Amino acid sequence: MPELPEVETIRTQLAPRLVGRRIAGVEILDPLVTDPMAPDEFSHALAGQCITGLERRGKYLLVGLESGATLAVHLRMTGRLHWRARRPGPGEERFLRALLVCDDGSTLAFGDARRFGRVWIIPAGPMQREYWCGRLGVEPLSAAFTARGLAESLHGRRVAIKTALLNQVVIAGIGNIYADEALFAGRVHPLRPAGSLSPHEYRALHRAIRDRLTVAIAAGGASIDSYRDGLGQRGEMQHLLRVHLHEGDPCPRCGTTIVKTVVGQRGTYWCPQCQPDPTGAHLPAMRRRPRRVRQAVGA
DNA sequence: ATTTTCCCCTGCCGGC
DNA sequence: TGCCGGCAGGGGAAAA
Repeated sequence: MPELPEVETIRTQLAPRLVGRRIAGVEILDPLVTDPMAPDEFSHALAGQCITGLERRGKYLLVGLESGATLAVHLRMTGRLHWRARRPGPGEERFLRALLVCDDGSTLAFGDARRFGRVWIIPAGPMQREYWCGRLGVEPLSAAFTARGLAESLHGRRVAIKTALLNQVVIAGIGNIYADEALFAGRVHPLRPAGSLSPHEYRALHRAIRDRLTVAIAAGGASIDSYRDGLGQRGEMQHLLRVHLHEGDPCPRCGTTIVKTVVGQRGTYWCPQCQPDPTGAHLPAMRRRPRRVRQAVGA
C-alpha cells in the first residue's frame, strides 16, 4: 500500500511530466472516487487549469492549479497513478476510475481495485490548504521532526507505539510497512506504550523512522502488494524489508525467528530478541553486536 | 480526551 | 477445477 516513500516516488516522477501542462479533460468513470463531491463539480474545477506544482503531504499527493485550488489525491490501499504519453487503449488500464487528459495528449490514470482511493478539490487560498492539511502531523523527513518533539507528542499516551506511528495526526505518512520496519530498526517492541519510551529509545526510533523512509524513497518504494510507481514500474524496497512480511524467517540481525501478531487490527512483524517484550522492564543498555547477519537480498 | 471497534470495498489466496 | 470463506488495511465515523 502506498505510504510516504511510495507517494514521494510518484511525485518525483510525475512532477516534470505534469507541471506546466494544461488539463484538457477529466473523465470520472467511478463516481465513488470524488465522493462526497459530485463528479461534474470536480471536473469543472480542473478543466482548462494549468498545473503549477506537485507536492506531497503525508500520503497525500497535492496538485497545484493556477486557480489557486489544489487537487488532492490519496491512493489508500490499492490506488495507482499511472502517467502515459498517450491515452491508454481499451482494457489497457485495469480498474480505471478516473482519467486526466493533458493538452499534449498525455494522460494520468487513476486506477484502484478496492475503490478506497479518493480525490478532492481544496478551494483556492493558502489558508484553505493549511486548514485542509491541518489534521496531519509533522513530516517525518522535515527538520521539524525531532526526537524531542516525538517524545513530547507521545507524552502520556498509552496506546501501543505502533498504533501511534500509524496515527497520521502524530506523524504524517507512515503506514503498516514502515511502522514495522522503523520499530525493528529502532529496537522498540510494537506494543510498548507510546509514552513509555526512554529518551534514548525516542532518539533511536526517530532516527530509524527517517532512515527507513529515506532508504525506501531511494529504492523507489515497496511493491509488496499492488503498488506501482507513476510509470507503472515496481519499486525495489520489498527486497529490503527486514521484518515486514517475514514471519518465520530468521531475523537479519540476530537470527531469531520473526513473529507476526496483530496490533491495532494490523498485521505486525517483529523480532522477539531485538525488540524486547514490553512487560519486561527496561533491559540493560544493549551492547553492539560485533557482527550482523546479512539479509539475503534478491534470491 | 483518548482509545477501541466497525465499516467501507473487492481481488486474491488457501482450503476442500 | 471450481467454489467459497476469509484476509488484507488507510482512514474516518461511531461507540466505548
